[in-house]
Amino acid sequence: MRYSKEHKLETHARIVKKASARLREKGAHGIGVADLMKDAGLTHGGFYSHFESREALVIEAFTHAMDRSIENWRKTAAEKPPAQRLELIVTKYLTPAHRDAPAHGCAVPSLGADIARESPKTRKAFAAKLDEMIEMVAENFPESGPKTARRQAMASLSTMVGSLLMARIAGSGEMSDEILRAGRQAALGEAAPRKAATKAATKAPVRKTRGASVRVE
Amino acid sequence: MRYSKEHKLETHARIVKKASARLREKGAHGIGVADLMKDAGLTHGGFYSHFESREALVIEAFTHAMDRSIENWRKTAAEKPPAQRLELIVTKYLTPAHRDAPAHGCAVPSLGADIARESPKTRKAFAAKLDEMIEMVAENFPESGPKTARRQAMASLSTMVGSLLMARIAGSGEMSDEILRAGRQAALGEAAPRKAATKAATKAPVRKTRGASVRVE
DNA sequence: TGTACATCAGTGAACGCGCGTTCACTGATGTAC
DNA sequence: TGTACATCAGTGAACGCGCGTTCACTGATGTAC
Repeated sequence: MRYSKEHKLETHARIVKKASARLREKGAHGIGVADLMKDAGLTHGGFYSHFESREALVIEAFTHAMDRSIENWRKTAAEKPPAQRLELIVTKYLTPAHRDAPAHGCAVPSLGADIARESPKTRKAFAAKLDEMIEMVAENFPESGPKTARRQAMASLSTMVGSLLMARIAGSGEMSDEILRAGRQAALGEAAPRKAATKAATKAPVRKTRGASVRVE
Repeated sequence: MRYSKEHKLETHARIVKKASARLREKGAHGIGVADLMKDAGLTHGGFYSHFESREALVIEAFTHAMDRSIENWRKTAAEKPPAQRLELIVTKYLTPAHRDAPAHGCAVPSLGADIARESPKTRKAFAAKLDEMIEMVAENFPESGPKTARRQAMASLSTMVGSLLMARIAGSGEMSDEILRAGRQAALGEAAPRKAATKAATKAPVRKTRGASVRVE
């Protein structure tokens, strides 16, 4: 079989997309090449006509995940006036739905520790995307200067990432929900001189949607 | 060779201690039984007279790490009057030294994501220790009621854990130090109605100590 | 006190297995004539 | 337009390797007599 021009690119993109989900779910070393290819409807033998090595796929997969997160946040932010954007991002991030679906959520809590241990090449690719993510969040502090906005973005992201990680360790019971609530309140409190951290922000809008590639952040 | 009564317990403890460091450094699946035993000065064959399985060692190892963290924080806290304890814990946690030595630091950022993916048994053991850690930190909010103190402890810990994870992704350059600084400020800001988050807390006391089993938090 | 035996922490070879990677091959379709 | 050939994405067997685990064995020392 000889395929049309775009066919290979489409297949490549499909492998990356599926792998991106599975790697977030199982960890950077938690699933093998054969299973990743099977997930994309292929056999393992064809892998090396698409990627130089397994590590190359890992880099593409988390880059994809980070790009999707950033893109998704931009869309989310555009729905609201500037003053409410951070609140929306935080409350969508710290939900039971996001906690329970690492495969379709932010790559930082699920793959961060693994990536920090990878080769400098892989780690730097991740760091660049993290920087992009920080800058995107910093855009939502319009009242601050750029330096302060960046610091506030780092703080909010740290709280979001740490809360989600700890909520996942706690499982899905009351303690886990408690961590999510505390995180939402704190991440918003860091934002402005304590006015966004209202009771309203503390009640999470739990999204019921769940499916193959539904974003949960 | 037949050993004295305590010998086996000592050996067991040594394996756990060494494994605890190596697993934090390399990840929960990043190092094998043979290398873990070698690290304790033994050969792999003897492993199963100490542990039922590799997973059993993983549980003991991170329990050990969490107990050491909690114990260490209690000692740290005892050095200062109550009002300054949280600040001390946070500033000791969010340092370049802790970032660069995962093997001798907090197990939450280094093993959290891995553990959240393990069997319910392993995850629950970790969750129980996380709860202990939260309660320990909550003791440092003496002005708040127990419910509020717990929420504040969760928020501060989330920020600490998230900042350290992100700082490790960023490596060891300016951006990484920036994340640590932002995290220190935010974790303290969450504490009291913004009074602890002073400029003083923002300058990190970088500890130069480094060695085989030196605590870095 | 001296001797024979039992104990059991630790050794190192071996096991089955799944991994990442390689490679000869397939066969549908684009291209040359 | 019809036919022969070239292409190359994808297949599936095979590779060397390291993993977790098992097991027969070792040998220093505690215990029984």
